[in-house]
Amino acid sequence: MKILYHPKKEDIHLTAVLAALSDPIRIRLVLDIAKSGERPCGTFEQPVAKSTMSHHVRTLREAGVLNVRVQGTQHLLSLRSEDLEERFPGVLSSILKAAEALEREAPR
Amino acid sequence: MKILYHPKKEDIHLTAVLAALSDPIRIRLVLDIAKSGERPCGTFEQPVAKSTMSHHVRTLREAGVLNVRVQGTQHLLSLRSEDLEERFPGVLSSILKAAEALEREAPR
DNA sequence: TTTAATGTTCGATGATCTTAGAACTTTCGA
DNA sequence: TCGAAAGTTCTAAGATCATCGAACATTAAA
Repeated sequence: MKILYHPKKEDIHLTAVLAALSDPIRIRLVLDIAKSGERPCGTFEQPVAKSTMSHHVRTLREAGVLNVRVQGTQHLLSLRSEDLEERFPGVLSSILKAAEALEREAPR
Repeated sequence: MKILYHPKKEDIHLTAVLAALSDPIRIRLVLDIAKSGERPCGTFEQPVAKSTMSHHVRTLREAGVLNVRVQGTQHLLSLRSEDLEERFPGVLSSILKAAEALEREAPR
């Protein structure tokens, strides 16, 4: 069984989090997880190949944004909301609120 | 006199703001301006060439983070805090707070 | 024990980004 | 008028990034 690297809370870098969230596909992914809760990798309707999705998930995980839990063949994704909130209060929540508002403006 | 492009408030994109702030040099620049107020381009002690600085300032301006005001040969930089706060409430302020906290942890 | 499902990893390919130096533009002072 | 000051623009190099398809690994189910 593969062990997936997750940075410790103290090792999460602000610039890495911002970079991770600055990609349109990744922020949509994060927003979806924020709304629906923990959820397997394959259930996201994104216009990208499986390998590309894997790359984005990895980017988010290594930045400390996502937690990835393996269950059978599935990888369950969840937000590290608490860790992020403690480390950078208000950052994730305000970004998610802004992204949500934008999605209401221009849905899909 | 050159006219510098600044996006209208409604045209500021969240991902562009996050990308602009995800660079270490740029977020330090923004943090300095947040602390000291409006300030000419040349007064920042960054370990980069003048042309590189110019590129970063442009990136921040075109993302909607900075306002650039020309006065003689100087370019005065200020944060578009109000516009950003209205468009993405809490985002800039929480990021700045986090960046400030980090700077206290590891100064320079 | 196959087979299907779910992802990862490995190249490879464009695209974009960061950086710097050189040349240029504009403005202000001497 | 001439020169210094403050930036910008251009060009180029190297790095990183997003993307895909193909091959692979692991697990669950038939």
